[in-house]
Amino acid sequence: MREDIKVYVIKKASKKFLYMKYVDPETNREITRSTKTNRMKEAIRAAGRWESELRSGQYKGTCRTKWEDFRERYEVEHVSGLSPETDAKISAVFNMVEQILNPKRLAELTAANISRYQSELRHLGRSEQTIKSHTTHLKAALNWAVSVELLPKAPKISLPSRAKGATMMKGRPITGEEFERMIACTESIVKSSEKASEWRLLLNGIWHSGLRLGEALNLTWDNPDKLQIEFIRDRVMILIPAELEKGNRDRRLPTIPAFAELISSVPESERTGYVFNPPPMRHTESGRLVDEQVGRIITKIGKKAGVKVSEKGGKVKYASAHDLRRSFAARLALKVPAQQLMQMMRHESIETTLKFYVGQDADNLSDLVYSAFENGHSRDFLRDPAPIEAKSPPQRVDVKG
DNA sequence: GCAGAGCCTCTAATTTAGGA
DNA sequence: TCCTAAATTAGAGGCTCTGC
Repeated sequence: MREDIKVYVIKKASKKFLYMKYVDPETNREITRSTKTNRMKEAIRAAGRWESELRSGQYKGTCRTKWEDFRERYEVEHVSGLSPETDAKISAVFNMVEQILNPKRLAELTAANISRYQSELRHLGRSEQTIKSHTTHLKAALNWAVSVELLPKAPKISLPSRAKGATMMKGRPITGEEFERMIACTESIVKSSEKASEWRLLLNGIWHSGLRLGEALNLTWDNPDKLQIEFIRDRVMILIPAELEKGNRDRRLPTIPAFAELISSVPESERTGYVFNPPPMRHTESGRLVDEQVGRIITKIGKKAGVKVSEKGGKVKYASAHDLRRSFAARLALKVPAQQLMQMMRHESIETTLKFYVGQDADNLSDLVYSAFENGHSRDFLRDPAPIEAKSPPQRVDVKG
């Protein structure tokens, strides 16, 4: 309760209504409001109400912040600290807001106007996911505005729920035969046998490591600021600095024997700089392609090889770099338990990892069941269940740790 | 005509914050 | 402490423009 706030009724020359004013003890600024009456008795009552709201902290003033000022502050003070990808997305959302709502002041972003914005996006044919993504970025921005006192209160915004029947995975793990087809098609896409060998090295690298595309392109032989190869006897580990890892923590990632074999095939004299250097199809100034360009060429190879990973509404999606990662996970899921797969894939949540087990097809599941019985488990399976021993309670697995 | 670049949409994956 | 919602990050691909 702020006892130092006192609201007075004043009369302004040439004004029809009586006004009330107080001096903000923190900023020393004089704040004035109309009482919306010319009767002194009612004006005093209004001033009393306002004083009580101000003292109890319940009063939320009106926001006069200009939209462009807010946008500039948000982008400079908050967004500049986020990743460039997020920066680009927030910028795209704000551009669309300006196109549809064209707000002059931040306060115009009310719940009603945001609902209209969602409806306009729907009208423009945007998917529910995109509307949700736009809304969450707007919500985050408005919450930030409240936190820096540019806005007294954030509007209540409802998020569209996930569309019925929407899939959780965009692609699928590809088979060994499909991968062979992609390898075979590489040369016809990159149009040079010399370049093709570099591209095949990259494809095999992702196939045998499950690295994300960006990570694979940042893998080096000797740079500790990037992902780095570490040889330990006949094994290969990958050291991942926190800033280059989606999980945002330093990692030491073991690899499978096939990856170690692939890496060891590179002559020692060539083990410097980036491990994977897929060359551009024609000369460029930097001589090195960015992730986005590499991803597009891999998809071209997938298309040439005819490896379809999804087909929705007549729209075909072909194998991409991420499908090679999915495939690595699916193959490893047949060999190792979920806990170890989770570590290899660097998932933070076991839920993400378990999708690779749920996704196993009936043949794979059948193989697993039969191999379990071949190991002499069939007799145990037919016996009566053993009495439950009073042991310590089952261990909970903390996936967030 | 095609590669490359940039902007944007769409989706998936992950971390963080906050409430029960 | 656990669960859920919010926030953030990343990858893929469509579209358009530009330059060779």
